[in-house]
Amino acid sequence: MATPGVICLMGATATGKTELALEICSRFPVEIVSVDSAQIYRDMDIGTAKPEREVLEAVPHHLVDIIDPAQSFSAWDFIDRCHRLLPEISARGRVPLLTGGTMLYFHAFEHGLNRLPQADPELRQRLEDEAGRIGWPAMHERLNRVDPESAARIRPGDTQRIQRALEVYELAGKPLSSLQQRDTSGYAGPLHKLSLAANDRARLHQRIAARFEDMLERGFIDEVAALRARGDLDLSMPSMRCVGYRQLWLYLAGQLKREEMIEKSIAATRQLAKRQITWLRKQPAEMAFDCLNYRKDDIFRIVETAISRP
RNA sequence: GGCUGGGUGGCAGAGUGGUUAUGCAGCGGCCUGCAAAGCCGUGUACGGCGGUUCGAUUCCGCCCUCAGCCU
Repeated sequence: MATPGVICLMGATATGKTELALEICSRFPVEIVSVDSAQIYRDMDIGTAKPEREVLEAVPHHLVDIIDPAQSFSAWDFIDRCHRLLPEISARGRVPLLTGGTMLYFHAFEHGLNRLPQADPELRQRLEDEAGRIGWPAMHERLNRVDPESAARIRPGDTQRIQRALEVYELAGKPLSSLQQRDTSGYAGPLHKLSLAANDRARLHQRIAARFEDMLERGFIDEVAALRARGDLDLSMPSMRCVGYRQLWLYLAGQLKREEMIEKSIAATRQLAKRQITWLRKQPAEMAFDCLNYRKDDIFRIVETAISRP
């Protein structure tokens, strides 16, 4: 039996993906698979613009609220979960609707990832400590000795990737660059890719600002205050580095004034959107619709075709 | 009306008689287990008009304007 097809609905933040996905869901036998590196976290609802709880319960959603904010999640984890999840959805006679804005996850899903060693927190800490002693330029130089190819590709200032490349080298005993040379295999079934494009940047910026103000009114600050009150979270964790959470954390810690917090949060969201748009430009969908001006019927027609022709 | 201190790129904020700080935002891009992350690239702006000068954002004059003070 052939691998069933999936529909991808991609788009930058604040383009209205969620709302559209829900409408598709109400008309077609699809189940939503969230492709969102922030909505995976429990207790992070307002700031990640999750659908209302009742909606999450009423409409089939996957990969939302699956881990605790103290944990981390990777692109590998994402496709690993997908590989288990998608057959289940198909078995129910439904079509997966991958919806979200985490473009690396979409990319990894479509094109696959090389088999590389998993992240190792202890080793990362050790590398971090060493970098603290000798400096990241020296770490980059060290990478250059064991894996010149990666060192040439990774910027000396890109500490995150220098760390990862050294981690892979230590864990695998081989350079990252050599492991990346093998072919990867992505999702085997057909992908029907749709995207919501933000053709009017100024309008998108307005929407982003308005949405953030709305989040504050709906209790975003209390949400972050509760997370801080747990005592086991900190700003080094991916969850607390999410757009908005980081800025509110600093605000609650007294390191940002309210006005600064608002301005920086909105700016961070704009920057996120910009990076997402860059991905989208590089990886275009077959059909792109202007998020502010499209006919739902056009989308529905495409969805219908995709479903009838798996 | 007078006095004083200012007017620098979207914003903040240095500085200099010639060699175009810087930060933030914006824009463009990169992206293989943190990705709502991380990183890279990108702007000669000096209130207006004259003058001095080989050369003025920097010096002088006038004007406009802002803030504070005085009458």
